[in-house]
Amino acid sequence: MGMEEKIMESKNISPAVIKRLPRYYRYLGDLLKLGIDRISSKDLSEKMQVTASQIRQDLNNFGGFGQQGYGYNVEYLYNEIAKILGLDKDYNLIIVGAGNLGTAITNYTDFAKRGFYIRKAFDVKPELIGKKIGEIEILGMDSLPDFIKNNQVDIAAITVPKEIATETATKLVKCGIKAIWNFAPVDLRLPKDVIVETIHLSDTLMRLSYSLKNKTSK
Amino acid sequence: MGMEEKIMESKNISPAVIKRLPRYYRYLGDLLKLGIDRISSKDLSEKMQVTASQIRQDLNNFGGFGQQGYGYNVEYLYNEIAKILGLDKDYNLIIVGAGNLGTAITNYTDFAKRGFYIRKAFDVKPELIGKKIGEIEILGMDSLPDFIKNNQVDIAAITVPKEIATETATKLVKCGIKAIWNFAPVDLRLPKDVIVETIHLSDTLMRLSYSLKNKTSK
DNA sequence: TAGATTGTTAATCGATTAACAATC
DNA sequence: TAGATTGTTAATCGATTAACAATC
Repeated sequence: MGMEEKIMESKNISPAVIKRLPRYYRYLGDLLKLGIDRISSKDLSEKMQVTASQIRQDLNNFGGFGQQGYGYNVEYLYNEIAKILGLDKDYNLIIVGAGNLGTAITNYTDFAKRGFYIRKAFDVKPELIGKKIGEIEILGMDSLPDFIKNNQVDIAAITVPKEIATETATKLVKCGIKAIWNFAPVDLRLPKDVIVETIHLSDTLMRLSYSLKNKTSK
Repeated sequence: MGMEEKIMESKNISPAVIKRLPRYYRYLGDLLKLGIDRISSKDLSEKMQVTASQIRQDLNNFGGFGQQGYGYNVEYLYNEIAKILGLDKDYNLIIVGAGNLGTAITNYTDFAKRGFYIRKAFDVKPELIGKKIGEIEILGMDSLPDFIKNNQVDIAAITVPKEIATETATKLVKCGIKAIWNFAPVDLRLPKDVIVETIHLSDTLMRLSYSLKNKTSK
């Protein structure tokens, strides 16, 4: 039994659970900063506005991190979730598209705190090539294949205009990129060994206008 | 029966459905641009990689937009979804926090195409006040209450550092803001008549690292 | 008309919540 | 030890898919 468990490490965690993990991590980080060293699922559930049952159910997908009668040790749980999320190692990122959004993300130093290091930015525009965003150099798109070949790049962010997002993604995949952080408002259809996370900014705006409409009509 | 329907306009649409609407809108927009004027749920389902059943089920929450034996008229459906999403009117936005992210969003002209107009940006930093982002003026935070009083502001984007995000949100609500587009990595707890859409950028990054980890271990 | 495809009901699947025995 | 709280099973709830009669 113990052996079988070891073999099939990842026993199909539901997407709903995975989506909640970063939120747990955030709340536990806050508790840690407040110097709180233990918490019960009930107390945490009140803070997070979810059920205690869900918290216990979620965490038990990955192991029994708590202790009956005591609750969860905050620091321990925080670190365990970090491990589950893969935050115990560093990641090298490149930004493809050094426009406004690409620049904003490159300048956003919070990501580095969690181990996500932006190493280079790329753009087609000749006037941008050679310039820097903070400490980060902008290279031409021609330099992309060589850079990826000679450096370990874990994640590529796509911040190019939507018209060229798909071809950019294809190019990245051809260069061997296995994870894409996509900010273009398109659904990338890529080989299934390539991981894609898309941020659809305009979708969230539309949901806002939907909610606004269905509130005032009330 | 017809009367009853009229009375209770919004018969509790599930959040899952609402979340999918912008995606339908996007695909229909693409079809429209391609000059395609009709589509069946089956064909659309193949393009979107969902079931035809789900498409029909989703759309029928809002009315029967299709025709048996024919399918859906692309332009009609596109416009209907626009109406459902509230995209048939314009919205005035302000950006609170004129840092990198605020600047990026202010410069992102695509939103204006959908009727979301950014009118002003606000920041505390004296050196930014009076400057412009493209055409958009940056005002000091002191000017915020008066501006909101004298102008219709539908949506406020929060792009300030997370440390001051909560107090910024509270301030906005006090000024009468009813919809917040939040980019700070915090969960805003506001009166329930205030709509909040949060974009947790770092959460998406963590999901990427989770997936990367659970792929390579395979 | 015959074929196609919707709108809608019923069946299934998955995710959340409740309950409680195990145990610290 | 008694009280607290977990881990986990069972019950419920909601969302997705299948099926098909209605109808263009």
